[in-house]
Amino acid sequence: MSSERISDAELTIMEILWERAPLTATDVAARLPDDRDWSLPTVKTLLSRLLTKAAVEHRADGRRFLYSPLIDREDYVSHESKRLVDRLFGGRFMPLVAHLAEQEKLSDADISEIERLLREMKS
Amino acid sequence: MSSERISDAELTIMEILWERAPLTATDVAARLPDDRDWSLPTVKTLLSRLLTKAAVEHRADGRRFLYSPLIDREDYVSHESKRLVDRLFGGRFMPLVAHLAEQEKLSDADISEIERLLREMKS
DNA sequence: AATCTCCGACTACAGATGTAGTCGATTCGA
DNA sequence: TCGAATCGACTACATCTGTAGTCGGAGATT
Repeated sequence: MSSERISDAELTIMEILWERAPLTATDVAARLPDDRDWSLPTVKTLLSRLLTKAAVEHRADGRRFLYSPLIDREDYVSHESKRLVDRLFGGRFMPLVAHLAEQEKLSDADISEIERLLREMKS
Repeated sequence: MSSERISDAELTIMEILWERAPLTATDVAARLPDDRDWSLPTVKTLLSRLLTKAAVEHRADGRRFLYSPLIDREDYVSHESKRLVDRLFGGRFMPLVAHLAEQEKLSDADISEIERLLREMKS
């Protein structure tokens, strides 16, 4: 909800918390993906920025904090998708889908899979 | 191509040049959308940043410069779309479609359209 | 109790971004 | 020809972002 943008680095932290929460700062640092080899202070900085952005909350546990996401991944994903679509496709989702479908080399199997999914959706 | 990211403000300039080029800085400023009421110096700053990012080029015309885009809108759109899909959907196309369909961002008509598109691709 | 260790808070700092101002040179209009 | 308008170059500056360091205090260890 909060319209503060979440940066790339911050998103890395959010993904960790979305997968499992609550976690301490140290726990979060331990779960960083391999390509994000950050120091603990860095993780703490990012967590505190996420706190001020109201994207996560923390609860005291002894003298540590346990962090949990405050915003839903689904909501975030929707928000960012909409942002891209607004910026690049005049606000319409279809052109994005069409564009990606054209770009992507989908195998026949992929296509069948998507077709199946769509059929299910069309209820 | 050039992997330098184009910022939001810079994108506004690119859109103007994609629609019509070459243009002088003053021309660009004159074509700003209503919600971007920037001063001429601002436009010039953005143009020069785009120059160093090799996103536009300029050619002297008397004592002015005529600016033209160096990167294709299609390429940019592809790049940014892929970035979104990578960041939020693990690089896979189907989860995006599923997400959009679930959020009801896609109408039944859209879905039929996608199906048609897929059928065509399956050649 | 003295020390060590770990925590959160605060500070740091370079680069990117949004937004604009100044200034010397040039050209155009009178 | 002389001032006015205009141009590009350079400078400015607050905020955000990526990345990390320092420090005082609370707990744990001996």
